[in-house]
Amino acid sequence: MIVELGWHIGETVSISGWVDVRRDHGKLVFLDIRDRSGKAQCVCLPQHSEAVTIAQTLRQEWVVQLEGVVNERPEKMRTETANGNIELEVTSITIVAPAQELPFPKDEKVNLDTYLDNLPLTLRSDRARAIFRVQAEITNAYRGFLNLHGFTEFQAPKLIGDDAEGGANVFSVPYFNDKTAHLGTSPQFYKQIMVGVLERVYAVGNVYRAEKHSTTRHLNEYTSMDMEMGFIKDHSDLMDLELRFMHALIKQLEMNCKEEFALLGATLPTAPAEFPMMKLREALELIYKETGRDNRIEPDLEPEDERWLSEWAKREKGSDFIFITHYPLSKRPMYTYEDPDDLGYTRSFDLLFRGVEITTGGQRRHEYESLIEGIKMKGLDPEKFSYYLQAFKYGMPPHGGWGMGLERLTQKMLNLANVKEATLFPRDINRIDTLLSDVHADTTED
RNA sequence: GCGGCUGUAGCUCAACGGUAGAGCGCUACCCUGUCACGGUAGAGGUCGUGGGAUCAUCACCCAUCAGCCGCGCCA
Repeated sequence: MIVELGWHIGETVSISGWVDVRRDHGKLVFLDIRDRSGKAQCVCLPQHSEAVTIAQTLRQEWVVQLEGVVNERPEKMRTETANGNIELEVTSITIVAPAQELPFPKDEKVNLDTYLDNLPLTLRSDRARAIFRVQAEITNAYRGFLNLHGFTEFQAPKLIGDDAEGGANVFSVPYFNDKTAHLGTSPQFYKQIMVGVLERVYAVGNVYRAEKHSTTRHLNEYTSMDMEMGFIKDHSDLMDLELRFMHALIKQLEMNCKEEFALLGATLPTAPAEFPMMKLREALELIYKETGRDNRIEPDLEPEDERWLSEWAKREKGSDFIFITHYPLSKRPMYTYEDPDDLGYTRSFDLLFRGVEITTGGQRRHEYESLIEGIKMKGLDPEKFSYYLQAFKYGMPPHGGWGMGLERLTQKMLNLANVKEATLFPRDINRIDTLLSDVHADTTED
């Protein structure tokens, strides 16, 4: 690995990778070579004239294999960057695979549209590679944290038989004989069923929303980090667990993703020992009192409210996070648990992070009769939920869980302008691998 | 679906009622220490599309398409 070259000073080594940059000085040529681990400067000197000749033909993204000697750089020519103290004196170059001319330099800042149409290339940029290494670290941290707390990961189905909840904008899959299937908008029912099986479960997987939204925080396909746990006192157990997860995540990112954060100019969140927390009604009252904007009769927060509350939490409580609790029963799904101490309102919460809602969670109705009541209250037919309802017939503990948007969390963690930058291959109303079909069209013409 | 903004070279952008320019990239040549190397020269554009006003427009007007941003909905 290129990152380890510093351990081999004086040795003859062979490395493989991509040409990141070529700097041709005529009689000597510098190459920055990149592999999965990092980059190193390689220098082709006149005494290895064959290497110089080949080096002059190389261009960005050519795949090469180099042989040479690892030298310590002369004092004046060292840099502060990784491998800045060494360089590879190249003795021979093998071209493994040439690359066609790039439409633009790999690390050039381009418009989002151009970026998305050229993902196979633009994802190779330092910036994109950093973003998705951080994202992988987030899912690692999520799994590590929940595993440590006795949770079991499971795979939720994505093809769902009935759109039982109704009204949601779902993608239809007209394949199955007896009825139309849908792409799952959430693993909700399955993770609740799994509480009866394994008590503490989680799933990391794609969910699908057929909504024609065009914003910097919405996707038609996103990754939901779900979890559900049995034997909770109320929703505060969940909020407490999420608080501890955020602390663990920040610590892990600080340890493993320093370079990525530096490269992206991002700063780790400030997360106090306790996150600020208030009921929705209190939040709307606060907004009214402080700004005069009166949304007090609204059952939910507007994006502007979410941004304002986040700024308030940062300013007044030194926190990038704030919990909002007790959404009205009318606003939440039929399985949400009503707070007996605050009738008409639910034991539910959202977590706002840097201006955006990244989590919705809450306690669920676990008693069979209560769930039937909830379904009827929403004007839905319990008969249609009979499959799901079996779990509640056969004994279900008090339980609850959350869904956390991976891309939104990544976006806000790294202060990215658009959630699509935190998605490898984002799907929206206008875009499903546009370039893939273009390429296909070209090849069939030939 | 509604509102706002944008569309000029491969990429990022500028200019101007008299038919276009920069930086980067690309090509050739020069360059023994650069690290976004530097230098000289060069190629590359029917100004998103259609219509209209004007002696004349890429520039003004209308339509249309595409994209971005905001809103509804939500993670």
